[in-house]
Amino acid sequence: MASSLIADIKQRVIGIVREQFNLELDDFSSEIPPRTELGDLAFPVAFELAKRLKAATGEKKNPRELAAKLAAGLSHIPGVAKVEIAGAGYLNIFFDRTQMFSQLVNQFSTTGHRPPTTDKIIVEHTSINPNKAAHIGHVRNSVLGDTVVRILKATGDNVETHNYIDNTGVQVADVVVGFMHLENKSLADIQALAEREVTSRADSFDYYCWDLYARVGQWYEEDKTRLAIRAQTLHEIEAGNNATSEIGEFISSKIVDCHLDTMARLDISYELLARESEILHLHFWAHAFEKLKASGVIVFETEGRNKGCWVMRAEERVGDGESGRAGEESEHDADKIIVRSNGTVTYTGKDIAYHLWKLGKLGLDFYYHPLRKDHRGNDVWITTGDDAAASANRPPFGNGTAFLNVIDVGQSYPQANVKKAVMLLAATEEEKSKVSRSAHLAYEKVTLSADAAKELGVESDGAVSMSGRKGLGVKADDLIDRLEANALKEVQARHTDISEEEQKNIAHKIAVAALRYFLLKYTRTSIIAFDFKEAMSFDGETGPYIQYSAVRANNIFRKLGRPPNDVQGDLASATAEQINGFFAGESGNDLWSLVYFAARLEDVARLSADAFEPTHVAKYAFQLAKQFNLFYHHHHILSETDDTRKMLLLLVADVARRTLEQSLALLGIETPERM
RNA sequence: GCGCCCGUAGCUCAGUUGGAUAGAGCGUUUGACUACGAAUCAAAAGGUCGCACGUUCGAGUCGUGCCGGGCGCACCA
Repeated sequence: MASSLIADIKQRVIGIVREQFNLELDDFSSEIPPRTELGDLAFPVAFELAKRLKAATGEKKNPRELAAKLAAGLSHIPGVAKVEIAGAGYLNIFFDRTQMFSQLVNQFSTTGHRPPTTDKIIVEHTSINPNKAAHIGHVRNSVLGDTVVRILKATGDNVETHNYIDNTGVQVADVVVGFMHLENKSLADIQALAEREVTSRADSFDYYCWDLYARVGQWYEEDKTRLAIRAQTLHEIEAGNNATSEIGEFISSKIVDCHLDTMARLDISYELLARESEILHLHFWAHAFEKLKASGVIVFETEGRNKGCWVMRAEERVGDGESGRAGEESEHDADKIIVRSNGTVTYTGKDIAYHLWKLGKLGLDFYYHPLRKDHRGNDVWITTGDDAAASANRPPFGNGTAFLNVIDVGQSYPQANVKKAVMLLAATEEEKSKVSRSAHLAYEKVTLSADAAKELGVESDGAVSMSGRKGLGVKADDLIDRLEANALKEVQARHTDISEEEQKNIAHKIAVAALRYFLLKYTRTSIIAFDFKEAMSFDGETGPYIQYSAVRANNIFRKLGRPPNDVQGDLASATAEQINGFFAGESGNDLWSLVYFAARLEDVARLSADAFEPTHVAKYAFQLAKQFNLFYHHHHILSETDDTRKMLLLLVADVARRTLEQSLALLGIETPERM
């Protein structure tokens, strides 16, 4: 919230340096001092200045003396209470606590905004192969994507959320093979299986397919010639309009339903499900091919290893130049084949076509119809290749200015090629700069700790990769069930006076908090070794811990008998001297550090949005919760006898409470009324 | 061979564009509840930030070279 103030101070410093030292300073860094006593903002600018002066005049200057000269010129800035020199030459700024606090009390959105824009960023996440139940690794993708969407929206972006459905891929084919060749089931049999009433999670259709998929993998292992059946099945699914593709269509649609149900439990939804079958049948590739050829992004090789292929060439060709051994090709070639010599297109080619559509550059569109309502009551749309089934009044999907793809880090190479091709096709510099915001939001996988693997029946020394092929993994619904059951036990032990329905509702929110925070507390590039004990914990650095501190804050107001927004109006009854006194001294420093930390949500949200890294918000929320708990223990508000002090303590609690709830909301975590 | 990621406390991990005394959770030890509900808090112990040079007033952060681990580099998706 202090960003304009920071910019103001920087301009002043640059002016002083220009006047007194005849030097033109560029932008310089600011930081937050390690302790509240040192101020709210620090500029190490005197160190830089000393270096510049030495370079200009050859004379060595003491940074501390330089800082003093700068400080002298920084008096009387509105919002700044004090400027000090500290350490070896830090210029430390103390904000006007009374003014900032008053602003914060009356400010309701603290996440900040970008300037209004018509730009639209299309975020694709989840994109699970629709052939079996979702596991914890898939959930990492969905939670990351969903949280990035929340943070981007909160900081002012227009976002459209897609979930890509690879309904014509090998993984679907494998389950089709399982039903047709291992179980000799007809479409009607499979439909009966999928739609029967089940009482146990283990009997649900996506769990059934989970096991079947593993059995098919085993079946191929026993006799490799059976892989020919897979190839044939895949071919029929891709072609469409046959008995096999109908089975594939049914299975994948049913599993997509299961996935949507699973994700809804974590408060995750989508605006559009884009299916691969449409990309195939509506001939997206043929259009993209013409554009790529016409623009020279891909070229036809008439000689060499890639003879007969259309390739996208790497910028720097291996073996070029005089010093290199020209003609002798390296073992690996950086050029990417887009169309094979037999005329078929590679996955990267299809993905380029899809991404040209995302940016409105393909000249073709899907047909759409609403698939179902999500848990919030909004329509979830899905693509269709059948214009007769299309809905006329659909939202304006696609035509984004940039895309963001949440896909595991293993896909970095093809993703880089997709972005490269799309950038090469951008027409203007302006468009290029907008498209360049596109990114592959790469994240590392979730593996199983040795303990978790053991619990699932696999002995190992260290972490073990999950494997759908082997049927090894922690299913999302199982984990959520366990979290909810554990949370319910805790809630029941604490709250016997509320209905079972309400208890379950609270337990659900706690379970979601635990799981989402567990997946967000790690940076994207860190491999998560999944451990049941850690993931199921409600203590320490966990979602429920943060919820608990927000609930504590709420409890103060409930006990008080007044809602927070009522208390906010009381601030006017305090004089500036009273508020100054409140924030003075050692105790005042502690109170101020909580308030000042709460004021930083906007900066953190922005940092998180720019880096597409939700963990910054997660870590911030936890630190804020910790600080609030500290405050909670130091100050027993309701027994405070000084009315003004009590009122100000309530307002501090309210600022923390609001910021905690907003931070949690950015993480997709709700704050229960009680817990 | 080339490219990317990781290496920080016993374990799991944070650490803005280089900044002040390297942090947190778990675990261990020891304390604090007839309550704004202890799903909490306080305290202690625990570090050659993989190694070595270099750049800098200043390096966990930047550069180079090693060591160790993971993943890519298909006319697979």
